[in-house]
Amino acid sequence: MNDENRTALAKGYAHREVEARWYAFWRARGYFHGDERDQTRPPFSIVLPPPNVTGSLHLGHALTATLQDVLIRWKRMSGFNTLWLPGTDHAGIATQMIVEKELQRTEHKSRHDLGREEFLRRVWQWKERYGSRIGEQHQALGASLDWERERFTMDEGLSRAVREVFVRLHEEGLIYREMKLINWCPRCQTALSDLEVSYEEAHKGELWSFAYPLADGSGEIVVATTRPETMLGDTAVAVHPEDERYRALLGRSVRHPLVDRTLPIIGDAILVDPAFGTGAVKVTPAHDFNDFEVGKRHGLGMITVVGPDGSMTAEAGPVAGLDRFAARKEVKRLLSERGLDRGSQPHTLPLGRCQRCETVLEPLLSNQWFVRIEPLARPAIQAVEEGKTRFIPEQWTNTYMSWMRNIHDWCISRQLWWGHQIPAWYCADGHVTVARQAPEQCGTCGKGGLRQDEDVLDTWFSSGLWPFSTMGWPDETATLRTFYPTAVMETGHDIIFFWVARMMMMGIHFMGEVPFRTVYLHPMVRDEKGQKMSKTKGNVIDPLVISEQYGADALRFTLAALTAQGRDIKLAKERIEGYRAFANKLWNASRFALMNLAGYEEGGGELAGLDLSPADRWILARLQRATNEVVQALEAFRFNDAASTLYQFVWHELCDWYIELAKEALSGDHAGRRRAAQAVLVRCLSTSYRLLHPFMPFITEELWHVLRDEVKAWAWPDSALAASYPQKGTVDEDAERTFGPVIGVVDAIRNVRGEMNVPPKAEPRVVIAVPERQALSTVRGEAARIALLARARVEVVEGPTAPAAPQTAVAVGPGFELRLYLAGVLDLAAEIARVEKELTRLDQDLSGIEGKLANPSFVQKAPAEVVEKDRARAGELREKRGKLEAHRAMLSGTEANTARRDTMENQIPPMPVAEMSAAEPAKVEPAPAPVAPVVEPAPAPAQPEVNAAPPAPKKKAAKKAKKPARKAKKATRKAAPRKAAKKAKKPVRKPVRKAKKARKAARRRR
RNA sequence: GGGCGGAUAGCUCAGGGGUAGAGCGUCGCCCUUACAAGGCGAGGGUCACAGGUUCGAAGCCUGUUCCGCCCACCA
Repeated sequence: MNDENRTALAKGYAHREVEARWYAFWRARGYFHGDERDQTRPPFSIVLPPPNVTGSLHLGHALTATLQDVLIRWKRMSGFNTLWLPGTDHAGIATQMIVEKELQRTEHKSRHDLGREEFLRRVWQWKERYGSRIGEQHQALGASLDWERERFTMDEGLSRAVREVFVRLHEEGLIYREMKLINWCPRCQTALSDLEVSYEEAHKGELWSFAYPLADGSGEIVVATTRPETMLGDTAVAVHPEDERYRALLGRSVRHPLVDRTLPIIGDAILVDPAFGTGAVKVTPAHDFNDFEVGKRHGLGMITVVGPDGSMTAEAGPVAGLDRFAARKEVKRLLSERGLDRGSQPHTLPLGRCQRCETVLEPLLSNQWFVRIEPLARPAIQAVEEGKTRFIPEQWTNTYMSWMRNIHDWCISRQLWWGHQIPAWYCADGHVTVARQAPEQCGTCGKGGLRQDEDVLDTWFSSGLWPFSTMGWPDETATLRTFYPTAVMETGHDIIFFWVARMMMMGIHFMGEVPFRTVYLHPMVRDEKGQKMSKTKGNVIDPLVISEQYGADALRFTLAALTAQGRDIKLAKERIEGYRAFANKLWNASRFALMNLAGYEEGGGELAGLDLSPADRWILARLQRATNEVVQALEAFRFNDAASTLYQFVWHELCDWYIELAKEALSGDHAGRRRAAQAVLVRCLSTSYRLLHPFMPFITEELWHVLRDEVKAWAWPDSALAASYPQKGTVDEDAERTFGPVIGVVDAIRNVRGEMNVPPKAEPRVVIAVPERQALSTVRGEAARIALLARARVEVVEGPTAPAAPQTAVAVGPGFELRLYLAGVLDLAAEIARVEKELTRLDQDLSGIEGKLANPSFVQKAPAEVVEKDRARAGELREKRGKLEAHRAMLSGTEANTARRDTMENQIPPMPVAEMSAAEPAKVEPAPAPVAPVVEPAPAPAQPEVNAAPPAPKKKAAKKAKKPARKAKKATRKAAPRKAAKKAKKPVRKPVRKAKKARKAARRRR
């Protein structure tokens, strides 16, 4: 590679330019196509929940697309024969409403002005115009859908499946037509299923009482109602049969005060709760679901007084023709006039409204088609009980089960035009013929001139067939054989009943097998305030706008990172910005690599035989650990864990540590070390690209190609998408453990530098004491890297402590002690304060642990390993404490008598040490083993310890110095009430300060 | 009325009996030749409240208070 190519990457990641390229590339190569003839690879299929054809995608869809694409790309890369099947739903009522609204707006016409045929032509037009938008949006998001198999619920094939299902269910007696009470929307002018009713939780209404005079004039019976207008349809008054107050009235009747009718007083133990209201209930079988049942039980008349348009019918006598709400007022007035008003009280009740238009629904008696659901539900329940399909998160199993167990017959006919017209025909005599194709003559009487049922089917009827109708059913296709059942149904929990449950029932019934093995229910996406996104609220975010702004990869990664189980997603743009920065980070790490890969060729990519440094082995171990965690997370549908593992690894381990550590080898002249670092860097990056590809397909694809070309890795597939997904494997824990002290030491030095305001350019001398042999040799071997990262001149000595010296700061970590020589910059007071702060923390930690260890029942009852761990930690802390105490004592002494400094230093005998300076990093010379255990360090050089060290700003030092005191006070204040509150017998858990550094290091060594 | 979630750092959220975590924001220092969309460091928590179980509780149990959501035919 020449220099021009090596620096080909732009300085920042430009998502627009990169994203524009790859989708067409993938498609052209047919990577997205699921091969139904391939029986060698295991299948993995997902059907995309079909969005409404006339809608456009919102963030909920983007989430669905992202999570499914993550799964599909992961499985595809893992060697599965994947199929992700796209399509759209005709969404009957929703679409019809949109087009009607548009028609009204532009032409001031209703659908009736156009007529059915012309109106449907318009809807199809609309569909053609807007349907493609969804495809474009999915492509912009990078969704690897198999477009060759795209389907629409009203395609001829799917319509055929709908008719087939309808006819078969009818033949089996599972579809029937009946006059029943259904939910009716007076505005939409159609029947709705129970699920399409949304209840206004606590509608504040009134409970109004009035009296029915007894027919014989001997008295009255008072009833209460929330709907006075329906009293015109009353056909009885019911009381509890056991109710003493009304026992005498049973079997007698009342006279209707507004129409010429008498009503029986009946006893009904199911309907009537004697404790509620007056214990007497008016019964309106044609306008109330409970009353309907009462009517059937008692053979009562059913009088429809509210018509389909919401106005009162002719049956309503004095209020006929009035709107139902106007009629309510009028009825109350009329009854009051007759002296029958018995007062009212405020009453909250659930009020059923149309899910689409929010109109108050009317229970209406009408002829509709129903699915007898219980025989279908039973196997669908059983399948879940037997684990043939499982829900994730698991808690949704209960939701599914409880609904399925209390399921009612499903009203499937809709008085709409847009949808699958019901395949039923009527002759002049009203006989019904159900058939796959339009029949010539009536199946009952043989008459011709049949008329097809004008109604269409509930849109969910066809959606319920989606997993198999899209694969060619009722034909026995290779696609069905290969890809049914699907592996995962990934969707929102808001449509468990509407869709998931119906697919379960239909799939089992018609395919003899559940439609999916796993149902993964993702959280709902909300805006930053936690509100549901909706068009009416105007807070809907178009994923394309976000993509355009931050990049599709950033959006995808954000959505995946926020997808934890059990909580809705509140999407804030700061979060997306953060992940855009992550993409940029990955880009720049790659850019760095390209600048340092001159002369490197990947070849077979073998790492064995290379001269791997401890840092090389460490990052490879971390890479394997990250891989394991990501794969495990994906297997468990823990998208957020997978995302955060990747983020943590790439940014904080690969970039923050490894790349920094590798700079020396990469720019040095040791060919073997350089080659090793190059190979490891390439391995880390290429593996990261593959791991990240399902989450960030565009940038990883781009970088894959760039890196592949750069290192001539012709053995790699020429697309990240076609590369294999990294596999779980054994982590080189020894490499992790060995390298721990190096990180610990660098952290410790940086920490002291930061806290003590050591000027960034200064390179203080640091003496690191390491007692343990293996760690010693690692630290010694890595001294040059430590020097570089910590900007210090490093000496490493064997032993538990770094020899005491004035004008120094001390840090103690697990397995080492180190001393920074800070003559000229050391603010004694600040150092004392810093150490005391550290001691305070230590004491808090220590007293907690010692308290535990002093408790005999802890020692007896806790698992031995827990006790052992605490003992070890207590020892560690005590040792650290001892060292810091000694340092403090020395500092105090120095403070008291700084004049003695020179004397003390002069007393220190000279000794050989390994010395490393950041200024001369390439110089690696093995240090002669110093004499153990404790040796005093070399005499301080004559010049100041710190290069180019200006005096520390006094203000800042003073400010810092105050902090620990404040801290301690705060801690005491906090601890006190807690102590008092806790029972005396219980050990007090003091607030424990963080030992961030130690834990970080511990995590790395893990 | 029944059910299910949630309450952890200023904000958004992970975690789920054994040393309180991340991202963003905040503060300090740094343009160190991959990246200022950056680096290094620091600060920040009675894990909603009250009981209980346990050697040990943010986590498990019981109850309470708030906030969501779902289901339901008390007129």
